[in-house]
Order: sequence, then C-alpha cells, then structure tokens
Amino acid sequence: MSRPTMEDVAARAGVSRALVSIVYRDAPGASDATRARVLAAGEALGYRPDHRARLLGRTRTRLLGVTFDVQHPFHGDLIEALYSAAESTEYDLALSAVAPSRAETRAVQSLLDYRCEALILLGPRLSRAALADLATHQPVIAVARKVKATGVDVVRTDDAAGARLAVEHLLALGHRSILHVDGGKSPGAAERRTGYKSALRRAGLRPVVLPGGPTEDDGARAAKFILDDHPEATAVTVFNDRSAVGLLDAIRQSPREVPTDLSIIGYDNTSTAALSHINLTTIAQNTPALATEALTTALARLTDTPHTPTTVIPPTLIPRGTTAPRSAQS
Amino acid sequence: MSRPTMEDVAARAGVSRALVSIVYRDAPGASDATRARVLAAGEALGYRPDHRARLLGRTRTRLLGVTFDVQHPFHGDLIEALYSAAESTEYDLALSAVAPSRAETRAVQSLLDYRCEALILLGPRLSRAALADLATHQPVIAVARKVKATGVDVVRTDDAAGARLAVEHLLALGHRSILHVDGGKSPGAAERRTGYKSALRRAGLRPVVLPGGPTEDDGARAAKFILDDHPEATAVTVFNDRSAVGLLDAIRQSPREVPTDLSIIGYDNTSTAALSHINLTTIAQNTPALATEALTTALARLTDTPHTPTTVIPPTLIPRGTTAPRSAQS
DNA sequence: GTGAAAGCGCTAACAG
DNA sequence: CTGTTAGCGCTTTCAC
Repeated sequence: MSRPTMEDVAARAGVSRALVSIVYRDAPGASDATRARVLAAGEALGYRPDHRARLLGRTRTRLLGVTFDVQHPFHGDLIEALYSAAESTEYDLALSAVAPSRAETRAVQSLLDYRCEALILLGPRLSRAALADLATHQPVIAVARKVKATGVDVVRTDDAAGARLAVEHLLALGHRSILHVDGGKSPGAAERRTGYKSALRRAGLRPVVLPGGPTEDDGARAAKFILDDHPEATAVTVFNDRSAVGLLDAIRQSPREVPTDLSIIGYDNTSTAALSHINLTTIAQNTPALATEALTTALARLTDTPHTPTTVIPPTLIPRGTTAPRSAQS
Repeated sequence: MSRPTMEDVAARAGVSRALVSIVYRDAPGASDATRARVLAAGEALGYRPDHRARLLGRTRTRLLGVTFDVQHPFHGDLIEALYSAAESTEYDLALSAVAPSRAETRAVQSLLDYRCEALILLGPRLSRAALADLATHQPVIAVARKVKATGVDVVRTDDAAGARLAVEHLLALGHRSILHVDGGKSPGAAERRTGYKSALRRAGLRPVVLPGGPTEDDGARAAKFILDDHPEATAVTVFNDRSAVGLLDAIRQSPREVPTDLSIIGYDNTSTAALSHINLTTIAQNTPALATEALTTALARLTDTPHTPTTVIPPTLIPRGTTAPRSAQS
C-alpha cells in the first residue's frame, strides 16, 4: 500500500541505504555501475524520495517560498518565469496563495512553517514594518512593487523608463501634442507621471496631465476631457491598460478615429490589451528578467554575496494598433 | 539564529516535550491551565511547529495536493474557494503550478513527493490513461473538465444547463429567433450546443447553430453571418465570453444596436465580461460549489465513504447590459 | 496529567 | 567505494 522507502531500494539493489541516498542526491561516492544498479532498483519499485524527510534531514531546506495573488494574472507569468529560473539552481519553489479570504500574513506564515530559506513576495501589500520584521529572520525579496523597508530587497520595473518609452515612441511617430492620463494614487502612478513629464520637457514640449485613475471608467472620463478641451492633442499615454481601454472605447464612440486622429498607449500589457479588437499599444514588464533577478538576489542574500538591494528592470514597448504616425491634417 | 523547537518551549513552560505536542495539536490530555501556560511560552519564544517534521511523524500527511494553471484566471478563483473550504477540515492544501514551461506531470509529481493524500486537479489535460494510473495510487479529483478515466472522480459545471439558462433568459425577454455561435471542438462546446438546441426545441423553436470557435476573431466572423444572413435574429447565445466580445464589437461597428436590436449572452463570466464598457450578460460557473464538492469528494474517497463519482454543478446567469426585451419593431 | 522511548524516511559524518 | 551511527523535529504509544 505505502510507497517504497529507501530501505526497500537498498535491499533490492543489494546495497546499504546510505549508498542509495548518495545515488539519489547524486553525491560523490558511488561507481557508475552501482549508481545504475541502484537507479534501476528504484525505478522497478517506483521509488521516489520522500520530500518531507529529505527536507527534515538536511540542515538547509533549499526551499524558496513564493507568495502570489490568485487574482493577479501577471503573477501567473512571474511564477512560470520563477520556475524556469529555479531550474538551474539547487533550490525548489514552494507556492502560497494570497486571496481575498486568505491574508498575505497567512500565506507567508505557511511558507515559514515549511522552513523556506528565503521569501519572494509578488506585489506585497504588507506594511513596511511587517516586511522589515520578516526580513530580520530570512531574506525577503519584494517583486514588482516599490516598497521601502529595511533589509528587504526589491526587484521591480522601471516605471519612469516605461513612461519615457511610451513618449519616445510617440515622438518618433511625429506627435508633438501628447497628453498623459494620470493614475492617481495607484502604485506606480507617480513614477509614470514623472517619467512622462521629464520625457516631454526633454523634447521641448509642454506636459499636460489629465486626472484619471486605474479603472475603465476613469479612462472614459478622461476621454471626455480630451474631446472637449484638447482638440489639439494627437496622442495620449495612459496610466494603465484598463484605463486606456475605457478611453479607447469612449473615443471610438466619438467622431475621432483611433489611431488616425488619436494615438493611445496603455501600460501593463494585460491580456485584454492583446485582444484583437482592442489591439492596444502598451508597455510590458520584463517578466523573465524580474524573475531571474528576484532569484539571483535571493541566492546572493543566502550566500552573503554582495548584491544590489534594489534592482530596476526596464520595460519594453509592445507596438500594436492604437498608435500611428501623426496624420498630415493634424 | 535557528527557530525555537518544541524542546525549547517545553523547557520554558517547565513541561515535557510530549505535552507541548499535545497542546499544539490540541489533542486531549492537557488541562486548560497547562494548555495556556504552554501556549504562552510558545508565543514568547515565537515558536511555530515545523511543518515538515509534523508531516513526517504523522502516519497521514493530511495534505491535499492541488494543481492549477497559472494562465487560467478561473483557477485562481477556484484556489481561493478551495482554501476557504479546506478551512473547516483538518486538511491542508499544497499548491503546484502548471505552466507552459512546467508540465502537468511535473506538477503532480512534486505533489506526490510531498505525500499528498489526494490530488485535486484543476482543468487537467492529462490523458485518460495517465489519470487512471494516478488514481490507482491515491484519490484523484478532476475539476472543471469532463474527463472519463476509471477511478477518477469528476466535479464540473453542467454546461448543458448553462446553455439552457441562457436560452430561457432570452425566451423570458420575448425573443423567438435565437441563434447559437458554436465553440467547435473546444471542451464544453458540444454540451453547450446540445443544451441550446434542446432548450429551443422544447420552446417549439428552430435552433440555428453558426460556426464559431473560442477566440474573439471567431466571434467577429460569426457577426458577419448574423448581419448578412440572419436579419431576423433578435438574440444570440455564444460559446464563450471571448467569442461573444468579438461578436459584440463587430455588431457595435454595424448599424445594429446592442441590446436594442440584438441581445448577446456569453459564457464563463470572465473579468473582461464585467468591464463596464463591455458589460456582457453571461453564464457563471459556481466556483464555491465546485470547490466545496471537490473537497467533499476527496475526503469521502479518503475515508471510503460512499460518494457520487461525478458531480455536476448548475451554473448561474449573470444579467448585464447586452440583453434586453425584444423591441417592438423586431 | 506527565515523561520516556521508539520511529517517520531521509541526510551527513565517519570509520572500514 | 561501503556500511554504521547519529540525528532532523515532530507524533504516538505506553507506562507512571
């Protein structure tokens, strides 16, 4: 009934249990011949080392704890990238979900109960104090959120650079009157706004920031402003995709054409932005780089290797159908 | 440096280690007074039982393994519901992600290495044979996918009922000419098609199935058919939300108005459907029920309690803005 | 109520 | 290369 143990494999292969252990960890100390024999015996028995026991016996668990938000599609991408990045290391990932009914504290606690050596928190919302406290016990890496807590390493996207990228794309297309729809108090909004402003000033143009927010409705409201008060504008960068989609929809219901009369750039590269009927030009976070850097930072911390406490990854532009060269008549 | 052990707590509380164990498992055999004293000592030390050791010592792990797809937002909802459902049991959840770079087999294997007592697979894509093989070792519950493998329990949504629900909603609104845009070979498509047909026939109406598919483009193509060949139609049920959104978009770009001239119902209740500018009436899976049933089934299997091998959960209608009473002139 | 003792399935250090 | 010997931190059984 119960699964075979190392003892069983040892018996079948006619060796000691220690040797089986050596073979399965591929540690030095076994000839290729015995190695093959042991592995064959294990195979025949359908043996798989017990992960719990393995973890317990070892002084170090070689486990990296990862918390993620089930609601956040982007976290899915990060997890996948983390798995591939962890592949080449000797570390394993332990996942713990955050959900409306499952607080981040609980998710973290569960990871700690498994004695994870380091914590990789995706978009953590814990307080600065809570984070700092966690970091006194083991390395803590905050990913994709600009947090400032002592002892906590941060790996995030360079939002200012992203905003700059958006503006430069529009400038290259010949646009000279470029607006920005703000994200209000949302995380990242300040940086994106600043990035937009400085990019415009550098080009000798006057930045115009319209009030906005993170939702479709905020974007739709901003569309009104643009149609009524800014007929001169030929392009607009929006805080995020959700807002951009709301804006796009409102503009499309007006006489103005997208992208002929107005170019629009979102931010986040959500799956919605990629939908063929929306086809929104947007700024994408570099998920693989974020994951790799998070892992590298964690490992560096664990080995007391010098490392940068804050890593900022530049995003990339995803050109799609909502941006076009400034049309002649504008 | 290292975290306090049970021994430390015992020493501080002035009791034996066994007693501490009893208290932390809240097993019978300790007075309320000692219980409080031990807990206080543990608290003071910041003690947390080591999950690995706990698992190892126990004959049963009380662990339920759950695989999910990082790409699938719906799985996030299920995970959350599973967590809440598991709350009231003595079982814990172990998560393992499936991603393009991480095969389902690997995800399952990792769960097995932790000696999970049962497997709850969300939308499994494993072959019938692979599933059946897994099920010979421990209970396997397939959630949200109609699989037929011996020994595998299934908990899924009643798609035929969902399609029926959509049709009945439209009938109640006075529609008599109702089309269906098909999902082709996608999982669930056959059932939804059948459900639509039988509901229409029961109402004495003639079902008309238009070719379609799972994507926005499929929906947009179907819109052409409707506009060109089916001017009589006043309503349409679509295989899924993605396709419905494509269709909706195409219709909106035509002279016909939604929902005045044409009512549209999607299926899945994706987050896109809820966007205020889309506001799509749709059919929602009953996530909490699916989760609860999956858990109940797993526990029943584990305790050899009689249970239904296949549980079918009725979905619900989410009325939103794309359906309206048949207008007078139609 | 309490404590001693064995064991879960593995790792790791060391002598043969 | 091989086998022995301790643990890892907890659960569990059984006397006291």
